[in-house]
Amino acid sequence: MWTIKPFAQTAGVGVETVRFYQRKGLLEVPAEQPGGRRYGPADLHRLRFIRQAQTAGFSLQDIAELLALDACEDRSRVRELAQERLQALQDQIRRLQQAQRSLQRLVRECAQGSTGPCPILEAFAPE
Amino acid sequence: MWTIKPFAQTAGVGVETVRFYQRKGLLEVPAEQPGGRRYGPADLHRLRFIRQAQTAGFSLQDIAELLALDACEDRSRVRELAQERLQALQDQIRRLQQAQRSLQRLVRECAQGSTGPCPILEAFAPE
DNA sequence: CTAAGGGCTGTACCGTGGTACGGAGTCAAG
DNA sequence: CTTGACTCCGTACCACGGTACAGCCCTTAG
Repeated sequence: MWTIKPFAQTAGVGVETVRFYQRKGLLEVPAEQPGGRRYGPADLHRLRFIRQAQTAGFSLQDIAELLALDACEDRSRVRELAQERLQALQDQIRRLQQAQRSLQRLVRECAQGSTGPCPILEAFAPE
Repeated sequence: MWTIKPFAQTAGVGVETVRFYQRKGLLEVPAEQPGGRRYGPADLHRLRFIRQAQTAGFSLQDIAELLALDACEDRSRVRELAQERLQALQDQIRRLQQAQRSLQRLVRECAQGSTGPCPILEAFAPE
């Protein structure tokens, strides 16, 4: 059981970030105890969930919904959100891969032949 | 040769976005002519470059630098920036793919077995 | 006893990438 | 000669995800 500072440290975020999530309703503010509020493993779990879901590209708003759904066990809505996110992830990955290819081409072309204009404009904006 | 509105439309952005890029120094404000400022193919090319570079994940600040480098033909710095960006793209793609796998697992697990707690928390925050 | 170090609350501020809007000027058609 | 469409310029505002800080309280060690 931690106070906010070690709690935040354990999760690898700043104190202000914890409070920010509390304001957003993503984390609960633990009940006041004699000796101040205490954060437990459940809070840590939840905070880690938030960070993990963020890396999956969910917005904080999405995450709030996911957490609510998790509490009320509405599986079909969860799957719906997840499917939407999967689609978005798919698209995003494809766009990034496309960008990667363009950029690799640019670097190759730029490396050979150091005369003439640098081929970036051409690499990015063919014609 | 266009005025700002058809110019923006041709590039598929809003007029306000063009002006925003001008403020940021990404696009030049064409010299005042009798009959107002006119945008030409070079401007369009540049604007397209900006949008294209954005999809490659470059920030507007990066793009400003790329444009400047393109003008002064500093190839090695360009390659440096591009390499940095490639690395970042690589990392981002990997993270997204990881997220994608987690999410797919979640959806599968969630679909079968509708009893017990929804496996999202577990899918995202193992342990 | 008092000073330091937390904690809590509220509000302000930051960068990023736009978007909107008010006001003034210009230009061409009806 | 007015109306409408457009331009220009400046400033304000938006969402997002934080980050910072002032001002207060409480506790605990020296």
